Amino acid sequence: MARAVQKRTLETRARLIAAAQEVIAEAGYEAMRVEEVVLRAGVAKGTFFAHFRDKEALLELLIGARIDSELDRIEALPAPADVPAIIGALMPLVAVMITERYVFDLILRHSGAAGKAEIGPIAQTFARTDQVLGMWLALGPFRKDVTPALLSSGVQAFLIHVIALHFCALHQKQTLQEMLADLLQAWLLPGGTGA
Amino acid sequence: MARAVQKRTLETRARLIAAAQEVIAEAGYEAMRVEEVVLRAGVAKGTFFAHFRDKEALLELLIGARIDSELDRIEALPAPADVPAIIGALMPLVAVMITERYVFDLILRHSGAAGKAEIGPIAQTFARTDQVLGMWLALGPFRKDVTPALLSSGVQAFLIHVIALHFCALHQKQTLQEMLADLLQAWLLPGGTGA
DNA sequence: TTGAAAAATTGACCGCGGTCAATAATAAAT
DNA sequence: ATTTATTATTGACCGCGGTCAATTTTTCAA
Repeated sequence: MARAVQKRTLETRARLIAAAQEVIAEAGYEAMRVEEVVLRAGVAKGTFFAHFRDKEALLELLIGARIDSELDRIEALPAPADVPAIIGALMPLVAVMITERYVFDLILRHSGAAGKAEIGPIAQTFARTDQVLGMWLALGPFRKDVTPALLSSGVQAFLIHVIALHFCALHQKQTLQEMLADLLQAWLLPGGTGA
Repeated sequence: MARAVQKRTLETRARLIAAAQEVIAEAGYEAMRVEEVVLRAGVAKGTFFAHFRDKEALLELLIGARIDSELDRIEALPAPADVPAIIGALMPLVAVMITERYVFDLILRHSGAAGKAEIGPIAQTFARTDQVLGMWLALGPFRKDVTPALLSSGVQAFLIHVIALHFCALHQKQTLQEMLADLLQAWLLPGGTGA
């Protein structure tokens, strides 16, 4: 039978997380250095890796939490009446994902539970996004000829797509919102009132 | 006035590329080490970086070339009659992109010309995919209520999406093809003959 | 042919993520 | 209180991508 976690362990872990958040607040996610974090937390380098599999595991945790809080918000929203309502609801989530190019890349890299290991925090938010969007979109006045699951899957694909274009040197004719609006209109309301 | 490129330079570059391809053929893209490449090419480490900005610049070159040859093939294809025809045409391209998880991540990371620098080889293939698909899809019997550009943009988004799902520990109920078929059917022929 | 500018190559060196055998701190058993 | 088993922490060390001042090779003009 496994022993209970030591209080010391929790403190160390909390100090590491706090130190990381401090560094990130000052210099951004990409600039975070494990050596800087352990220095501020007052522990040895090895301790970091006793608490987190690797550097990205900690970043996943922090970023995953931010995404989850956005999903909490979306989940509590009333039924969307149209595409602009959807975009309004999704933009804060987009804002989190585009805080840094590095963050977006990291999210993509972990969106599918790399390798065989357990499902990481970010992969979980992706699965949850699928569910939340599925439920939420089903409430709105959108096409019914396809399953809600397929509908939300498509929305997720477009979300990633427009963010990728946002970071692209080409494709600067339209804003992220405009591009997303066009895609969602065509996806959710084919042959509908939209342009 | 700049001097002409030395023959020696071209030879060195060719040897580096050949050595890299050799290593990749043996151990895969992710396992490629710059030190191994320069060893086989018989040059010093610094020489590598005199020829390529960084390790990924060389990988971009090699992968970009493979993608481009797939686009050449697609470009020469007759008009697609239906969704299965599209999938048949796209699967070899997908096959290139899923050779390794690492390759897919690298492709995504460079799909949008990271930073301000010039458009890299992979970013170019993405722009080209957009064009090629736009032209090609416009030849087929698909929805005409949206622009060909929007249509191909959506197809590209779905392509990336299903590959991401392919690498996902979750979502293993459907194969990549099935998922892509459902999405494309709903996207290209809304309310059409498909399920 | 020779001298000098330009270009290519070299390899010691650095930064940083990650490892691991040794050590210290803690909890349970006697 | 003392021993023992477990867990947490340490820091020297490694691998590998990338840098840069010094050196060699090439080109071209006089």
